[in-house]
This record gives sequence, C-alpha cells and structure tokens, in this order.
Amino acid sequence: MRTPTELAQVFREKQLKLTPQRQLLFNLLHDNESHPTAESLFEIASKQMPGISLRTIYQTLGELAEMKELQLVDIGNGATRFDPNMSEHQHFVCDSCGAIHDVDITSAPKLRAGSADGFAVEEIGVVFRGRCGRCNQGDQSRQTTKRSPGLQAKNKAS
Amino acid sequence: MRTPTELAQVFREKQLKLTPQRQLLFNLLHDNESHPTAESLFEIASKQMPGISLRTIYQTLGELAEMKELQLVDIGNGATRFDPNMSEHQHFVCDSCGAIHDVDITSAPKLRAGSADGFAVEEIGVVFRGRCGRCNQGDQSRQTTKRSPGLQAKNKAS
DNA sequence: TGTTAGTTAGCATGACTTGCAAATTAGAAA
DNA sequence: TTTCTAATTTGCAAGTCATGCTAACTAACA
Repeated sequence: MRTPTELAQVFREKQLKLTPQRQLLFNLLHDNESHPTAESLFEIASKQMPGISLRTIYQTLGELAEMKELQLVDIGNGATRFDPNMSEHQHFVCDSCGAIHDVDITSAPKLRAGSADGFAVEEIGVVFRGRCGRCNQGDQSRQTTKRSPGLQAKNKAS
Repeated sequence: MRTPTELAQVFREKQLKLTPQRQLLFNLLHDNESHPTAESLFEIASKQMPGISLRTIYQTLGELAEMKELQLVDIGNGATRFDPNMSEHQHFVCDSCGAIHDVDITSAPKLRAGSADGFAVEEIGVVFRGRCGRCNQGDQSRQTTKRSPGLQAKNKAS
C-alpha cells in the first residue's frame, strides 16, 4: 500500500474526501505487518479517535481493497485479515499463537495451475499452517487459534 | 474419505452409533466432488430424510473432519465447503460460476515453506481463482460468486 | 460563507456456525 | 424381546463477522 501522503493524493484525484477517519486508517495501515482484523484496527483507532465507528473501518478497508491498496487475507478461521503489503507473497499462520507471517516462496518455481484443464487462473492464494519458530521451541500453547475441533474458531481477543 | 461401509465399521469400532442420519451423510458424501456446503447437503439430505436437522449435518461433518475423513475447504467467501477427497490436491474456484474444481499440481515441484524462517509447516492450503473453461468461452456470468466488491459474499442459494 | 455530494455513525439485518438441554434412539446387556 | 443407558438428534437461542440503510455531518469547492 502507498504512503498515507500518496493515498491522500489518490483520494483527492478520485474526488474522495480526505476525512480524519480515513487518514487515521491510512496511518494505522501503513507498513503494518500485523495482518490486523477490522476489529483490532477499530480498537486501536478508537484510542486515537474515540467514537469512530466500526462501520467506518469496514467501509474504508473495503474501499482500499477495491482500490488494490490493500489485500484481503482469509486464513480460514475467524475474521478477514488486511494486508497492506501488495507484493506477491504468501502467508504462514501459526496454529499455536495465531500469528501471521509473510512468506516469500518466489524462490521456488512459480505456481502454475494446470492450464491444460482450461482454467484461467487470475489469483493464487496460499496459506501455510504450522508452528512458528518461537512456538516451536519452548512454550507451547498461547492464544491457540483452534482449527481442527470445529469448522470455525471465531475466538475474540477478549 | 472411505466408503460408507468402511466408515460404518470405523464408527462401530469407536463406539459411535450408526444412526440413519450418519449413514445418509456417508452416502451423500461418498465420491462427492461437488464440494458441498453444509446447507446444500442439508437440502439434499432433507429430501431423503425429511426432518433431519441442519444441526446434525454440521455435527456429523465436524466429526468426520476430526476423524480426517473429510477436508474443510475455505474458499474465502460464503460457507465452508466439505471435500471427501483426502488426497493431496488443491482447489480452483471459478469467480464466474462459483464452481470448485480439484486441481493437482503435484506435477509441479512441491511447495515448501521457507524452513529457513524457522516455520514448521504442517499444512498448505492453495486456492486458485479465475474462470473455468466453460465460463472462459461463451456465456459470461452465471451464479457469480462475488468477491471483489465486499469482504464477504455470503449469498444463499435462496 | 454557503452549498452539496460524499461520509460517518448506529442500528438493524443477514449469513454461517455453535452452544445447550430436552427428547430420542442405537446398541449392548439381561 | 425387553430394558437400560450413553450417544445422538433436534430445535432454538446465541455468537461472530460483515453489510444494508439512512439521518446527521462535513470536506472541499465556488
């Protein structure tokens, strides 16, 4: 995703208003590698701008995604994650602590769908699951992002 | 997933009851390549067994998944899909008609997460998106499994 | 400063899934 | 075959995540 300043420019060009809410989100997202959910962004945003609406967070995130400034990451359980890193990369989800890390497998031969099957692939989503380095050694469970038990694990940070 | 007969055996061995509801689902899932949702299975099951509960469908699907007889497929939008095909394979989702096809990219070099990063990868989920052969040639939109517009596209068959 | 189209806030609603408790029932024992 | 009991099924309430809708608000331009 572009810098807050650049985004401001883009918005202006598109006749979109540069509201304080949007600017705040631009800042919160810039260089953010935590793959936040709308909820977590809402919590952080609320501290700097009490009263901001979760609806607005969703709204703005949706707009940014549509403008290709933001990537939606679906790790299968819980809420959608947002990733300002638009470069081609994949994600690793730690089943133990729930953390999401960017992974770059461009080193490996590019993935290609069997075009022989007549599919026109436009997008490839890859999600690795396992245990991250920290969880792998030493302390076991932490947040525990369940997956196997149920179909869903919509656990809140609570 | 195993055959309904084999599953019956497994269930018996585990002291699990072989109810008509379960047997019906075993049959509906066996060799089912449609990647159904719990809802769609419910609709089909209801015809053969009016009064069966959607809750039971979810319950049984969850059990089978836990028993590794069934794979949960999350294509990002809408409901979870269930896939009795437990062999290593990936999925292609047609953004036009919403169909899900199994894809086998074992021919391509296996995916490997950067173990250098200290990640212990246990599972890799790959979802290809694009247009399937049929949609690619001729008729455009059909069911239209939206994705880009919003974060979610929980459209029901209704 | 006034105008207005684009935004925000809040609440209602919708889609999907799970929790819970009462009613049933498969399967083993008598 | 009847009895017994723990496993299941149901049905509904509740929970999570996300979107629709609209009145109130405001950034941005004349």
